[in-house]
Amino acid sequence: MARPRKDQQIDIRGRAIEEATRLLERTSAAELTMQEVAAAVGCRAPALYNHFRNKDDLLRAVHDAGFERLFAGKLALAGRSAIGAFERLRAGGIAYIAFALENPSLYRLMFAPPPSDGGGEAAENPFRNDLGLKSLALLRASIVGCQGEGYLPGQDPDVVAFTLWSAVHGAASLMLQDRAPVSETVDGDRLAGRVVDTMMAFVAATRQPGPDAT
Amino acid sequence: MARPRKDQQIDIRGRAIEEATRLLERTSAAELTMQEVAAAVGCRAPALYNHFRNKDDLLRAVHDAGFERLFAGKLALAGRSAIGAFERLRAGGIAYIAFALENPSLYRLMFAPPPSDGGGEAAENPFRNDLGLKSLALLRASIVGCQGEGYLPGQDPDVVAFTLWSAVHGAASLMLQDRAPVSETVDGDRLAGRVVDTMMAFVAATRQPGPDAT
DNA sequence: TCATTAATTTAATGACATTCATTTACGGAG
DNA sequence: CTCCGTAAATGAATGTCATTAAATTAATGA
Repeated sequence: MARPRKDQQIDIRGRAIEEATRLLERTSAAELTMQEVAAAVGCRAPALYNHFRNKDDLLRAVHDAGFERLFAGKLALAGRSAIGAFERLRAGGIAYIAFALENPSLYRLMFAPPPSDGGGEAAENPFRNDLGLKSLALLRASIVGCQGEGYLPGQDPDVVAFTLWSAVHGAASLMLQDRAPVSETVDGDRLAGRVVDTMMAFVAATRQPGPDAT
Repeated sequence: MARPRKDQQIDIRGRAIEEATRLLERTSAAELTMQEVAAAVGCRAPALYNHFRNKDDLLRAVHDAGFERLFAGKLALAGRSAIGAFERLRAGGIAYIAFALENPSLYRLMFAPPPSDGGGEAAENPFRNDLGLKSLALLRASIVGCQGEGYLPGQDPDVVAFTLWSAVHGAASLMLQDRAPVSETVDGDRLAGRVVDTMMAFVAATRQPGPDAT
């Protein structure tokens, strides 16, 4: 058998990304073999090379798909912006961490990406593609919104955005590696949520009595 | 040649950790081969297996050594505690990020550690060994110190410690992957430093007029 | 001096990723 | 409808590691 009949054709590329994502729930990127992916898709390993330059390229596609899911979720959340900017910030942080904890291996892959030999330098930075920029713009908008409510006076919104993102990403990352320091006062599971609360408390503390009092 | 003469013996284990750390300045953990390490040490690859169970074991040793350096630096910094708790916090954050940016591959390895097949579950969490605990305790102490100065009233020091660590780790991690969002207002290099400043501004904002006014 | 043990070495082994040459289906031109 | 070029797979190499095995030689202790 060589070329498959039209009625037996499957979208290998799409299926491979899906199946790889699924397989990553159980194994790490390094352990994942092309043969496993091929088997899950229903083809042989070399067939994958018609759709991906190499394994890293496949992993990068999974990585990108992961960001699409993450950002899509965040954008959906932004849709219901009946809530104010401040609470939107909190909701975003919680959603972000939830995503990370629910998709550990995927998240690890997303933030320890395989090297890109595609020649280009910055082309694959998810914060430089459409969805990423939109998501980042959203975060920034929430921050500007907070400033309109009297929070974070005088702060550069871009710097604040990066700081908040750093905090949630850092917390998620440490949690996933079981690097959350143990203590008697807090149990590990809720620690990530408490990071968000703490950050929000910090933001709240910056509020000036001045501007307006909602 | 088989067993080396006593006057030609070298400390393969120590040398391997050193050389691997050095090699990681240029290549990633995945690309690093046992042969490269062996060549740098001055032996053949199989000889390494007399000192490490396998490659992951070697990488974990490098990982642990990295934490020792990181923590040792932090502890040294704590020594000169002529400065107040608040400024100690800032200095710690800056030192942490500097370490990460100066040792990118090592830092990546430290926070994307190889799987431990040593059977044990928690034995290798650097925050559960002596140095890690000491370092963490130090952070906590600085926070409690800040509370004594009126900052962070009513906050659980353990949660605040994890939050601050998350922020600096997250910032370092994002920077290392070139994930720092670009903008006109800030240039990337100083962004990490500005995260620390922002976090410190947050902490400063929590200060209550009440207790004492230094 | 000799047996035992330890630290290396060279020479397998085996798991993958990746490439090659070949096969077979599809789609269009005549 | 047939023939041809192309696309998409396949099974069989290749090559690069990590890891193991067997063989070699030094140190150590009786």
